Amino acid sequence: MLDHNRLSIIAEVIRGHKIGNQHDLKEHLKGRGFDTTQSSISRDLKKLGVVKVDGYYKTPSIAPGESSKVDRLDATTAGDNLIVLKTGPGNANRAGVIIDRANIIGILGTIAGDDTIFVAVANRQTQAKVLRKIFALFD
Amino acid sequence: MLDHNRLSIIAEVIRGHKIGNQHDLKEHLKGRGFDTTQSSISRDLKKLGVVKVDGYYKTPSIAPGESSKVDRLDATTAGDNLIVLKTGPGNANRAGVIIDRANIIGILGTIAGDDTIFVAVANRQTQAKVLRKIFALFD
DNA sequence: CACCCTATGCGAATTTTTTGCATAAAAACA
DNA sequence: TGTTTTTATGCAAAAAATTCGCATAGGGTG
Repeated sequence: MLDHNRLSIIAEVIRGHKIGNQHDLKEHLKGRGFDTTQSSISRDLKKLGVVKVDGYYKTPSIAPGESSKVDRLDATTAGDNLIVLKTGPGNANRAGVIIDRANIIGILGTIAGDDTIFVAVANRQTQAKVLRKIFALFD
Repeated sequence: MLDHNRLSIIAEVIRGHKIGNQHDLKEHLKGRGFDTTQSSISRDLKKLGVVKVDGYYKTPSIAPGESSKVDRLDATTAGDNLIVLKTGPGNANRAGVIIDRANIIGILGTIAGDDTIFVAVANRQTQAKVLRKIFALFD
């Protein structure tokens, strides 16, 4: 079914609920069997590249109209070596070119389809860094 | 300047000298301050995806003009399940087709963009084998 | 300042990776 | 096929990296 590691549960909770602080998130996680501390949550959020917008956490994403360079952009990670980006139909290539040109250290390769981009990275540490750099490009 | 870890030194030595066995490589490394064992070298070569061609080791890469089928080809691995191949602009599709047609056992799927190909494999063992088979195709 | 929220240095515990040894497996060659 | 050379690997110890909680520092807001 679902990936039961803590990071993915956090992403799931953030997408499904309005979470305004790490303590609330802690409670949600506890309800799902992950009893951890605020410290760890802080570090997890960093790894996920989660950002706080209007007081609530959200997974790294650019909403429609938020950027002039792409119609929208949502990121998820698949394992430690892949970042999956979704755009609106027909926008992936343009976004892919922007990413390629930025020559971000840590990116091993990029492939864009119609509305999806795969970005290969070397490891989990790189993954978090690259994610942040990509979103910086479009912000 | 250069990365001074053992893996990059090995790649450098292999590119600069005709190395026909791991014992010779061991000697070269010793000369450069890396006193290690044949076991480790064997494992390093595997990590690098180094292949033996005509009795000599070479890094997984096809230089411009070296193959009639592709302009150039360089491989890296991203984790245990992905191989990332880079070609010159516009060449990835042609190379991808060649790989697909070869029906290499162990390849779970292939996607080609403009100058990049992602090859999904099941695990690290498969990864090394597949890498060798791919380069055999273009040699 | 007082309060709330988040980030981080540190050390302990855990997990992962690396390494050499011995040896098995494979390849090369007679 | 038998012998030799070359390469791969199971295993256990050592080394390195990661995870985690605690305590606390830092940031922001009123």
